Amino acid sequence: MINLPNPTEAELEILQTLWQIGPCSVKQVHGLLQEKREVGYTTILKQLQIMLEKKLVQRDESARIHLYQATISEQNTKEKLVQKFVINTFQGSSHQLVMQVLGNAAASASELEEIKKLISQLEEQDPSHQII
Amino acid sequence: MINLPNPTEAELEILQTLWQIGPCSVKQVHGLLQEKREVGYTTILKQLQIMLEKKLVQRDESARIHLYQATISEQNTKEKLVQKFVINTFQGSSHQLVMQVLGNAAASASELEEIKKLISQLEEQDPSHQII
DNA sequence: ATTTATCTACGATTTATTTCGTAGTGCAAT
DNA sequence: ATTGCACTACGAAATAAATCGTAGATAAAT
Repeated sequence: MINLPNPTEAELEILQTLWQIGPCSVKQVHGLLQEKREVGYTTILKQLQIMLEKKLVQRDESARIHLYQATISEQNTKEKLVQKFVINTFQGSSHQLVMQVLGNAAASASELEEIKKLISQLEEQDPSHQII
Repeated sequence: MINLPNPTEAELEILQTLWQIGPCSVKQVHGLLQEKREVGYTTILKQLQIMLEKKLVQRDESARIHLYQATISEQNTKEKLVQKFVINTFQGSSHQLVMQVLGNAAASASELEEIKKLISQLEEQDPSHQII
């Protein structure tokens, strides 16, 4: 399990599609992204080929139409991206990030509940791995 | 008040320094960053010049040694960066981001307290601007 | 007035990222 | 078999980001 590079912005956009609908053809990915913004078919194709080189995706070439799928999990990728973002932007303090986000975009009552529940759980846990 | 571009990664690093110590010379910025990583003096100089063009900083040229300072506030800049990050990575759901961060890096008890306090405050507020 | 140290300006290079045009290949329909 | 369609491959251009070398300017020290 070597460490793959973080996806770039354009790559992440494609990954989101792959995570959402699973293994699919260039055409499918292009179709979905096209709905959001104007972009050429070969642009997506090329991106996927680059991502293949980087091992961010793998593909099934058994059929004429290649099927691509993500090799990295949504959860793990986002964790890494968050980590990097926290380092760059908040000097590593994820606590600051949380305060910023909560203060900024108001959450709905149910979402606040959910967050409180998570906090309760955390408080009950062995407090050994305090990272923030 | 026009909208300035978001700072790039290298630019943000420099801005953090400026926010921290206020108006200062290229030499000062370089000195501090040099402690963290190897980087040339003219690299920082050039970055600051570029940032000047972009109006991310302004400078006092009255003395021979120019003093640079940020034109954008730390708070506001980070808000924008967070916003963009949330859109790219969590499809706009800051709630998801918070859950991810809290679940990921355990916070200390005092930090969890602080977060809970903020949540209480939010719950008491007019729930009109629910964004997440 | 020369020299030296300390800055800034400028230009260029390097590297990464994003984008897309053109050509080639194979399958399917006529 | 020929044509046309739906793909992929390849190469390259366009853009953006980051880095630094060299030269020129100013002021201080001798």
